[in-house]
Parts: sequence; structure tokens; C-alpha cells
Amino acid sequence: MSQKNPNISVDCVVFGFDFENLNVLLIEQRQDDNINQKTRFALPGDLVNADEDLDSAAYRVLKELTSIEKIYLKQFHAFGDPKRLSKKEDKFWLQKLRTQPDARVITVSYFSLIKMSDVSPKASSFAGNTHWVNINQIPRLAFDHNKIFNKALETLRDDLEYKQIGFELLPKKFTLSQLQKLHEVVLGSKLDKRNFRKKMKKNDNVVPLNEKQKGVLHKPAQLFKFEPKEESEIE
Amino acid sequence: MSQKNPNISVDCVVFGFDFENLNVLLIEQRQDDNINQKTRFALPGDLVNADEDLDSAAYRVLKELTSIEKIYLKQFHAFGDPKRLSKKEDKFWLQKLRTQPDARVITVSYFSLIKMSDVSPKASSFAGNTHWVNINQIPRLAFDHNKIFNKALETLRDDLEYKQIGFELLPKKFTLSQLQKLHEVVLGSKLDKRNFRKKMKKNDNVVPLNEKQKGVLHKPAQLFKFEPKEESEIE
DNA sequence: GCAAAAGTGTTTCCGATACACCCATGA
DNA sequence: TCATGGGTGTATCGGAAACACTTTTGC
Repeated sequence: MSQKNPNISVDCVVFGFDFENLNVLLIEQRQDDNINQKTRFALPGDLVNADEDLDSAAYRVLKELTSIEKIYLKQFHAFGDPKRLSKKEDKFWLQKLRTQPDARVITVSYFSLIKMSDVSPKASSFAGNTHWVNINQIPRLAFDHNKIFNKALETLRDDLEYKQIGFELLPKKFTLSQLQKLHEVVLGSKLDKRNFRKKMKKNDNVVPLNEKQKGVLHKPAQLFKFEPKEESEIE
Repeated sequence: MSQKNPNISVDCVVFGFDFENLNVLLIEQRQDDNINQKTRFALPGDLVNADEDLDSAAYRVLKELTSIEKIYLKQFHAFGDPKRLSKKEDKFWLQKLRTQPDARVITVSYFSLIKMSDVSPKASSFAGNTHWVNINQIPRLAFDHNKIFNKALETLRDDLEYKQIGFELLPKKFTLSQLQKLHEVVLGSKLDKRNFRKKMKKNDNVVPLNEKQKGVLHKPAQLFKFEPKEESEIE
């Protein structure tokens, strides 16, 4: 294993969509490593290697935990409260697992969008089980991870509006209703079907396929794919 | 002096407006500390103290350098390329001034908006002279500071549009033309006078004073102040 | 009276919103 | 034939953009 920098970590807020809810990937910390033998949940994260770029570290953590290549990964904030790891439960855990449990650690946080279908549900060898948890049912997390999660969600909401993101959460072929549902659960509000479709029709990156849904018990929907156009003229 | 964490720094991109141009505060590194005795410029920044919050560190650096209290300060990105300090010139400088010149340092960057009139032009005791430099004439800076500056400017532009910022760059009493000029130099484009004024008239935070410009050789302009309303109803 | 910036309204265009009914399929 | 989601158009509102002339002051 590479040498780690004891003062710098990355944490990833990994979002996935299951056609019904927006979920976040949480890691289960083993009971044995926790005070009172209580299971706790945390965001996936790790110390950064001594010679590793921050972005690379985020990719690595993501891959180690989900074994998939990232699609969308964005740094959104650094958290550096000197007391962010100093709750009793947190210290206990760090003493079990870190070589320098008392080091001051700042964490650089990323959020990532992932097709849930692509993620292997298998836990990685060295970390605990992973769980997809509905964003409205996040339990109390280890460390300052609730704070990090909240900021990630806020950033995702902001970015969804004016950037071409969100498609990473859907399969290659999707219906407009699925896309709309995704927007609704991210934004936490209902959208008008006709207006939503009008807007998407104007979006050149959403292209219709010569293909329809099959085996559904209602009128089969047109399928679409997301195909980002290279932005010409912009250097 | 407090103990410093050798791996974590903050850098500040301090913007000021002189009614003509948007400027950035740069620190002159002393010739003696540089290879070839060349003067170089850098953004104000410093290692974070061992027990210091990131935001506090940014405030501290800012105060040490400009001796004023911050008005607007925002974290915008962390930079952590492991090679970000490894150019020959950079290593030379670090060896002169840092106790652990080879440590890997990630930096958390902030941008700050400041009334130029409030800043004492005096250099701080331990750092080099400070200079206000037009954002269109930024020289090659030390380390990865050009990259940091560019990202700061981009963030400022984004934020100016949809947040109540920018007023921190003007004196307490200002004219609409001054405010417009500020927006123009930040955005890098001309704005329509009538449309700009219409928009500002709808902004409750920009309130007219019973006072006009004096001693100008043209029709004196109405003065305004910025008075942020507390956002009621929003918790 | 002239130079220099302040100040002012109307029209046009476009995107955002609100809203209700028929259609294709599998069971 | 029915249940289920798919699919469609129009009218209204409000903000953004384009555009040119008169006013007040100091000199």
C-alpha cells in the first residue's frame, strides 16, 4: 500500500437513482470497530496517498468501493474544522483503524453520479458493506458526514439546473418520464409533464432513438439517449 | 507563532475595484528569496495552523496582509496536484522560507472582495510589498497561482449574477454608474444603462439616499447604499 | 454654450408557467 | 373494456434585450 498523507482525505458522496428515489452510497462501519458495538454509517472516503492528486484519490476511492469507472465526479468543498473528528465515537473508530488516529485531517469532498445498475453490490475486501440509502432517510453518520452530504445535495441541485448532468444516473436508453422523475427527486418537487418535455425537446443533447419500450402494460414510451455535443467555438 | 500544519495552506484571491478596473492583490516575493534574484508575484497565502479552521485561516491571512476585516470571503476550490510546488523556482523559494520545504501541500483557496480604499497600502512586516494588479495584466505567478486566480475569477463571475455580491467592492455610497462599471469589468462586457438601472430599481437591497454627488463636472448623480434585508421566512 | 455623464420608456422576444384530453398497450 | 402511463398545444406572464434623446452641472 502506498504511503498516506495523514492530514488529507477525500470523501465521496455517490448518488444513484433507482427510477423511484435518489439514493446515496453509504459504507457500514463494522460493529467491532465502533464504540458500544454499534453499527454506524459513513460516506466512502480515505486518506490521500502521499503523491496522489486529489482528483485521482477520489477516483481511486470510488473505484475501490464500487469497482466502476466514474462518470461524473466533482469536487465541491473542503471541510477543515479542527474538531471534525473529535467526537468520542469518531476517535474510538480512528484509533482502531488509523496509524495516526489523532492527526488533524481536512477532507476534500466530491460528489459522483452513478448508474445504480452498474454498481456491483459486493462490498470491497477491506471496507464494510455498502448500502444505497434514500436521501430522505439518511441516518446520523460518522464524523461530519451529514454536513458533507447536505452540501453535496445542495450542489447537485444547483448544478442540475444549469449544467448537462443527471444523465449519468440513468441507463443509456431512457424515457422522458424517467428523466423527469429523476429531476423531480433531485429537486424535491413536482414538474409539469408538458413543460418538461418541451424543454427537453429543445435540448440537442437528448436525442430520440428509433426504439420503444417493450413489455410494459401501457402505451410504450419513446426511448432517448444522451449524446453530449462537443461545444464548438469555445476554447 | 502557532504550530503550522505542513501539508495544508490557504490562498486568497483578493479583488478590489478602483472605479476603472478590477484588480487583484498580489504579494511581491523578495528578490533575495528567489532564484536568479528575480522578483516574483504570488497570491497571499500561508500554511494553516495546527488547530485552526480553514475559514479562520483565510481570515487571518487576509488580516495579516491587508489589516482589514473581511467583508466577503468564500472558499471556492482546493488544489492538490502533488507537483504544484515542484518547479525549480518554487522549490528554491520554499527552501528559503519553509521549515519543511519538501512537504506536499494542498491549498484551499478563497476569494475575497474588498474596498480598495480600506486597504492600507503598507506591506506587512514579514511579507513583501503588496500590489494591486489589473486582472487583465496578471504576470506569471509563483506556484500554481495563475490557475488559482483563473478559477477565482470564474467563480466571482458566476456568483455576481445570482448572488448579492459585488457591493463589497464599492464605497458605502455609490452611484449606479459605478455599480454598472463594476459589473462590466467583472463580467468583461458592456451592459445597457437603462436595462441595468431597471434591474437595480427592482433590487430592494439597493436603496437611494437623499444625497447627490458633488464637485463633478457634469450632472451630479444620485447616491445609493447597499442594505441587505434579512431574508425572513428562510431558516 | 459646450462638454460630460445622468437619467428616463417603450417595444420586442423568449423562456417559464398553467392547464386537460386522447392514445397505445397488456391483461 | 379497462387500467396504466404516454403523449400533445395554446394562452398568459414576466424578465431580458434593444434602442435615443433630454437634463443638469462646471467650466
